[in-house]
Parts: sequence; C-alpha cells; structure tokens
Amino acid sequence: MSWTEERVETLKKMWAEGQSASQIAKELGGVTRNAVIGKVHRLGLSNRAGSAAAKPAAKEKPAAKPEPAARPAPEAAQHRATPAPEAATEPSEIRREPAPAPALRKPVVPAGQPLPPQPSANEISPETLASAREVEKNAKKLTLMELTERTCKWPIGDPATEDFWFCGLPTQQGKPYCETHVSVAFQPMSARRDRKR
DNA sequence: CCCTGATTCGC
DNA sequence: GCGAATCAGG
Repeated sequence: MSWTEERVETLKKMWAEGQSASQIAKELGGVTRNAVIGKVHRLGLSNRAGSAAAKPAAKEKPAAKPEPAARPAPEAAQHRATPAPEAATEPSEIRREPAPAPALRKPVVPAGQPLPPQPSANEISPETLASAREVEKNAKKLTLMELTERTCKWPIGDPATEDFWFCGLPTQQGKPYCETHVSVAFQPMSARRDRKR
C-alpha cells in the first residue's frame, strides 16, 4: 500500500478528529499504526490541532538540550466544574459520604429516552443469569470512551442515570462481550423457544 | 497486559 | 519517503 492522495486525505481527517493512530491504521488497512504515526510526522501534523497538550519530547540520551526555550507557554488550564471546597476542615470525620459510586459521570443517554429491550429473565438459563449477576459485580465499569475492541461492551445499569457503565471484562475472541455476556447475548433459537412461556 | 504517540534509522 | 523497532508513558 502507498500513501495515495485519498489515503492521506483520510489520514488527515481522522487525525484531526482525534482518532488514534491504530484506529486510522485499521480504517485504511494495509498499514500499521507505526506507519500512520510516521506519516503524521512527515506531514508535520504531529501536535494535534491547537491542543495545548505538547509532549515535552520523548527519550533523549545526550544531556545537551539546545532548546531555545522560546515557548509561548502552553497556557490553557483546564476549567473544572467548581468542586466547591469543603466549608471547614473538621478534625473529626464522623459524617460518612453516602456513596461516591461511579461519581461524576454523565448519563450516556438523556433521561426519558426509551431503553432498548433488555433480556428478560425467563429467556436466560438460571446458571447464565447467576453468572451474569456475578460478573456485573466484578465488572471493570468502563465508560463508553474506555471501551476497546477487547473489552466487554455489555451495558450495565440505566443509561438515563449515572449508575451506568460497561462490563469491560476481557472479551471472547472476536466477540464484543466477555464469555458470560456472550452466553447471554447469543443463544440458539431452539434454546430460546424451549424456554419461552 | 492493554493501549497511546515519538523517535530512530536502515531501506 | 517509508515504517519496523524501539522507547516512554498511561
């Protein structure tokens, strides 16, 4: 494969969109993420558009660092959602927080949205169901952005609330879910029919 | 271990 | 110019 105008086009676009080098490589096909990164550099679009996240520079053996230090200063301090500091630092920590839980996590789906059909208990074998319950306790509780090709994408909880996350356990080869959730998701028609009613 | 980008250097 | 190998880090 070579860097045709079209492929470079795609590369530029995806890189600008913040896609990772490996994602771009998969999209293009025939190239590795290294190739993509190499090309990105050659094209001179390494530091991502305006993003003040400038890498200080990777490895460096020579102690000599000719950097003129003429940097305009990265600036740009992230604005946080004003955590509202505690009024006073009480010596005693009697009051217990209710439950930090998955904490500051915005709902993936706005409240009021109709939820996709959830598997009902009567369609799943008791063993599998029990297994699923167990797994959900050990789930890694990943957010949408944290999912990768080999993390279980089984949704857990209510998307309309903050009490929502994805299983995140290692997926079964080639499947979108972990072993347990695969068994919940993919069932032979016969098994389903037999269990109905 | 999974992943990220950065750099080097033979081709 | 290209990209595998390697590095550095999350």
